[in-house]
Amino acid sequence: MILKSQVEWALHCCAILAGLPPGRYLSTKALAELHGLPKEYLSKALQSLSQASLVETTLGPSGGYRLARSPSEINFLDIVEAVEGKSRTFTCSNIRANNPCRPKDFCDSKPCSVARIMWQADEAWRNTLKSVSLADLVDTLSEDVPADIWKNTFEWVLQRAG
Amino acid sequence: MILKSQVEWALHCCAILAGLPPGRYLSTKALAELHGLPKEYLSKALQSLSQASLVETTLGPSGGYRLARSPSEINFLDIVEAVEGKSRTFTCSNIRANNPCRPKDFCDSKPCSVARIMWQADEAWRNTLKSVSLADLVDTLSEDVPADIWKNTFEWVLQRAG
DNA sequence: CATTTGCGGATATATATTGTCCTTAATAAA
DNA sequence: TTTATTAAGGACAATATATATCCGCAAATG
Repeated sequence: MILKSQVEWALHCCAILAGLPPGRYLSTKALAELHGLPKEYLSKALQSLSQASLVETTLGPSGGYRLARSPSEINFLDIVEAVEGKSRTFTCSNIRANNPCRPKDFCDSKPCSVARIMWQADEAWRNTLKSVSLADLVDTLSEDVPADIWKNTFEWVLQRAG
Repeated sequence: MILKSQVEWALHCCAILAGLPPGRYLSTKALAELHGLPKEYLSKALQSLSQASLVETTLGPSGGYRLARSPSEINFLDIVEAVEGKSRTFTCSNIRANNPCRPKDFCDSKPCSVARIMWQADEAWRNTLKSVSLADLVDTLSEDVPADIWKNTFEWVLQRAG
């Protein structure tokens, strides 16, 4: 069970969008070149973000993507679920129902015990993701990345934004 | 990102093994028929449990599997990792290194910020799984499953254990 | 000896992921 | 108005992973 690489791409792209001057758009091309990613395929990840209303888009030259909300109002779970979908990481196929010792018409009051526990773990994962916003990520990044590299990066992408 | 169905199978099989009289073995065949699963493929999941030393095996008629430790000393994470592997659910391909604004020989002191956060969530997931033992599961199951069905089930599998 | 069993390898099929190519419509700049 | 650029999305292909089956081997049982 490994997350799609598009999740990683979407997170890094959102981090850049979060650091952009207000109102500016960034194209798929610029984001792909910055990260060394296949433009056409990255586009699918960005479309997922768009469908989830995490980003806004505009067409034409100097068009592209920008965040639809403030970085503090977008969290990791939003982005992960936009790309991976919202379904749980454990699916219960209810194999207990195959037990030949159970009456055929037996109806369970609760969901399967195994599933309940697996879903608790899934929830713990999601809660952690939900607790970190893009604003938090930008804070961490600007601590980690040397200031000059950080600054050059935004000049570089903005130059490509027309 | 969805867990393999073998994880579900392994958990249910372990639940049965945990409720078995001490010393008794249960064959792949019995476990497969009880749960309505393909015997040959379930066998792969049980082999994973064996390789992880969660179960002990013996050959020949009346052979099969039994837990290698007491149910209170085996937790969900043990079983999940035996089947899914121990690698994290998020892999960092270090795409920040592709940033053209970074000096070619730049060496990061810390792992990628995005990865650190994703790994925290992964750890929260694992910690939850680690906190629930097979003994806990058996307790939950015997609350959920009507006592007579629970009892019949073990008579049924033991009858198939020779 | 004959039967049952776990184990591992080889192989086949289905599904998911990754990636590319193309058309369309909208937008902005020249 | 014209041209270039863009996101959106459909079609398609390549690759990887998950699911499943089959076989032979060695060990254990009676």
